[in-house]
Amino acid sequence: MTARPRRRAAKGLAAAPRPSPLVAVRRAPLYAQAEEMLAQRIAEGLWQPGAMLPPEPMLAEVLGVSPGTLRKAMAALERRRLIERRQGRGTFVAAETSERALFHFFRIVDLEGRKHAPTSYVLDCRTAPAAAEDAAALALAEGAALHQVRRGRAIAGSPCIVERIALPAWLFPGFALPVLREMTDELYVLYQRDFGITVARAEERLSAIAARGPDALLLGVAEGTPLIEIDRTAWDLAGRRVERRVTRLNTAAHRYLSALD
Amino acid sequence: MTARPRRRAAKGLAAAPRPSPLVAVRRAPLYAQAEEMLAQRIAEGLWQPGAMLPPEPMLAEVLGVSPGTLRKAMAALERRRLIERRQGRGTFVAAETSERALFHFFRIVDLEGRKHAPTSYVLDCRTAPAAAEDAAALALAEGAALHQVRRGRAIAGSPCIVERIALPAWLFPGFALPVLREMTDELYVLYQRDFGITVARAEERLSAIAARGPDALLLGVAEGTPLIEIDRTAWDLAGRRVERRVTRLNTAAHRYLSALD
DNA sequence: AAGTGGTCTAGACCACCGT
DNA sequence: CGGTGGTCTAGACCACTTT
Repeated sequence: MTARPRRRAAKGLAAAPRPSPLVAVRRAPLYAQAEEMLAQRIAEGLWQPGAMLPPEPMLAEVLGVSPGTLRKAMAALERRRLIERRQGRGTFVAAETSERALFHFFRIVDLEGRKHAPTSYVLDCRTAPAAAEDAAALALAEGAALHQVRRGRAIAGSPCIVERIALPAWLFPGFALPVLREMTDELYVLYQRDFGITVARAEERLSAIAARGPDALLLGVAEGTPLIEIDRTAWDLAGRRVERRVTRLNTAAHRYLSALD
Repeated sequence: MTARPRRRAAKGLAAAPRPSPLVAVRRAPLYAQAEEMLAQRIAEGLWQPGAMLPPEPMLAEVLGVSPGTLRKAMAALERRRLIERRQGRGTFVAAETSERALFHFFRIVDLEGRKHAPTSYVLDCRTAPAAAEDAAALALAEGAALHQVRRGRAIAGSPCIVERIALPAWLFPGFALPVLREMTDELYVLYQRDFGITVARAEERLSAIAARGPDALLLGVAEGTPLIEIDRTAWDLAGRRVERRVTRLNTAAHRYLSALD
């Protein structure tokens, strides 16, 4: 005999708005509510990167949903790369690693399409008021304090990248050269480890420019050589703009790779 | 009393290889087998683009899986954009539309980040043997017949794109100017409608070049102006290379937009 | 052996769409 | 109204990892 399932009191997970019969305000499905609730706890840092989450039956119980519904939420979080599930081990909050950062946030390849980890050298690091353009990109007031880094990067020994990075100072207290010295590559690992900021998403706008002055010198190309300029804005898990990065790439021996699917 | 579920005879969906106890050859999960089987039928054209699929219970029955498992496969196919499910209506094989193509395969935006549908004008259309570079990009023998199109495109009235498109002639029998005339924009809609070829995936490699000769003229820029060159290869549902497209973009008023997440 | 996530099933009921 | 996909639940069993 199949037990009549107790009718869920249409309560939703939190204070979900009651569906009005006349307007089309549909309450989100339970699995979506569970997903967002877990995502928020991760964004808040309730569970630190690398930490193990409670077992699924317990999470289901806490959230008041069935195991199947909870699993649907977990699958979505895994697709969003917020968690990693490993059979027999448990579920863990995703931690940024060089490999992850390289895979997801680095799009530069050699002419054969292969990806290599770049090496970096800092040229300059200071804290200064935001110029209008940086302020706009980071949705800050003009003049807000920004940590600003200039660095060059080389791939397989050949310098092909110069970039300028701007960070809201209030999000990265104590950010300075010494912090950078110990790990100048894969900054996103450093952001997470030292400042608790996980980059979740970024957007890049590309244009073609001509190499000028110091950039031409650093890249070892003639004045006027065409370069790709990549203007990136990055958001953290909570949806805050946390970085603006302007990268200039010499495409003599490298390409910017973009997958469309 | 809960009926003891009849043990599935470990048969898999087709002739799935038996798992050997010593080597790590795991048979794919049922839902993955179902997904691939359905994907293959769609790629083969058993169900045409826009056609309605059989109802889920029937598909589950045909494939010999439970409704829940079938739904998991369908959800994956929907994420891959091979099908579209509409509550109360049914499930349909995804059909290419201008909007879809624009959304998924067009990455060029104006300085405010807005996307506009471009207009196109064909400059040249002929069938000729493949040059080495095109042959390599399309994995064809050098000298294989290619349909080749050159066209300009304008966004919001200003010409900012010139591109060259190469198609394996054997995949597009009868492709010629007249075919193009009736729909010169959103070629992927045409590929699907007139040649049964659905572009499923593409890859773009970007470099910076200097505008030269006719390109500079068409784009209305000075010789040497930096442009972005986009070298795209496109694959169809069956994984065949079906198009190579080399696009040159004037980035004075436009950007190439790339989302990382 | 104990504990974890992974797979698969079965079925009730809801929401939407067309007739 | 009948048919479709969408949500949610419940539970058995499998596979993997650690102790």
